[in-house]
Amino acid sequence: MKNKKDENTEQKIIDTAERLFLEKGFAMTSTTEIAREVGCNQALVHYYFRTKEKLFEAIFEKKIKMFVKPFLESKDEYKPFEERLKNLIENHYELIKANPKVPFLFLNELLTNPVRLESLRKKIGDLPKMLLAKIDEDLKTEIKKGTIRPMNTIDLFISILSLNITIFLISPVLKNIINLSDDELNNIIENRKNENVLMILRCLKP
Amino acid sequence: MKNKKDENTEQKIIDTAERLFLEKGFAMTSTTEIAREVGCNQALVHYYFRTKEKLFEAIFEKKIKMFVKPFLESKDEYKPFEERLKNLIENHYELIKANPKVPFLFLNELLTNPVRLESLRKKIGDLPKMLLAKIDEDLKTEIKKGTIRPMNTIDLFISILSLNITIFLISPVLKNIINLSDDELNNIIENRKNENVLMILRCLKP
DNA sequence: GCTATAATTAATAGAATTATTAAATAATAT
DNA sequence: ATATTATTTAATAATTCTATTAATTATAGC
Repeated sequence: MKNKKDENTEQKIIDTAERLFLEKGFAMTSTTEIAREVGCNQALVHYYFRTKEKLFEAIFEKKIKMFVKPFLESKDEYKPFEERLKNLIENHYELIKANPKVPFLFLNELLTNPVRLESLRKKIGDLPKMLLAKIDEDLKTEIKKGTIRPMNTIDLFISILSLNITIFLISPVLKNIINLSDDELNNIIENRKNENVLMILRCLKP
Repeated sequence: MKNKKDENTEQKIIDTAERLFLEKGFAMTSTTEIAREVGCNQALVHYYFRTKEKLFEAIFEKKIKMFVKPFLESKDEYKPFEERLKNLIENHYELIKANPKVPFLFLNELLTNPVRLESLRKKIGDLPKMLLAKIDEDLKTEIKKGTIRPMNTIDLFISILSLNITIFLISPVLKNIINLSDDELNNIIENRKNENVLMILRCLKP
């Protein structure tokens, strides 16, 4: 019977690599360091994953899926647009809150490594465009009804993304520079979900 | 008389290093690569700057100053709060627009290197706190007057920062994934300044 | 117990990187 | 013209990192 402490070394390598990649990015994390933290020989990392790149990709892809999946499950609730939007923002926010370091990982790796960006594009294809088109439909309908002011879907999308990710991107810096306690930071994070919803809904008003 | 083409090698090294650091970050840029792009011997980079770290710090500090300076010049215009806030947002946006890769540099280096974060904190001290306190005063006055709704200064600050930086952080990814043309992206960027001002001012309303 | 397979390690090749040093070349001043 | 100083290069030490290989130890099946 496997002890929790003595679990699968392969899994331990994945977990440790994930933690380190999230903390310091791909370039700043060495397989040597991963092995050291796991407490195994460095060759073992390569035994299971052949290359550092493949190990990273396994983790990266997992995270991509985690962030794409919720947007595919179109719970086409027959609720008013505003309510659906509110849910979307809140769910997105909670997803990031549960994985606060992922936005930086995405940003860092997609910006510094063109290959990774290209492979992502190939993988997800025009899924983003389709999702945007779907919101666009709703938006146009509402605009015609006059319930919201004229605006581009892409702008709405950027606004939501901006508000939702940035607090998590900057929080370690903020905490240090403004000298925030854990509690203060948590309060801010707790408060921002509502703040973001409020801002988006207000900015839609005609 | 110095030819433009044949300018100062030291300056060429700084310029090239700056470009590469902004593009790929500190870790992914080697002094060998800088030298290759400059067209000089790799030892020359170390001759002028001793270490890669010192070269980076020179550039990093320049960028920090560039982004801190405008907020120190308190043009205490005797204009209404809303107008001053509008100016603040717009100036901040334009500053980033003129240096679109700097936000990522800051984020990347401050998040992946604790030493850099600590040294920044020591350098700027409680300047951020003081600037926040200053806005806080104004804000409290306006809230008392009832011209804006009750809200924390820090939340306002985060909202502005979120809206202003994110488009520049994500634009290379956005361009690729949504398949935007340069013109389309420029339009979005052009439009966002107003969008951001609008959102912030609206969210302040009681 | 014996054998086959899986997991793990030690050793190391090979490449890249930072940094230094000594020598060579160019520029400047006297 | 020569001495002095600044710039540049070639060579290389020292380190780190990825990846591979061969050998060793552990595990499971029969």
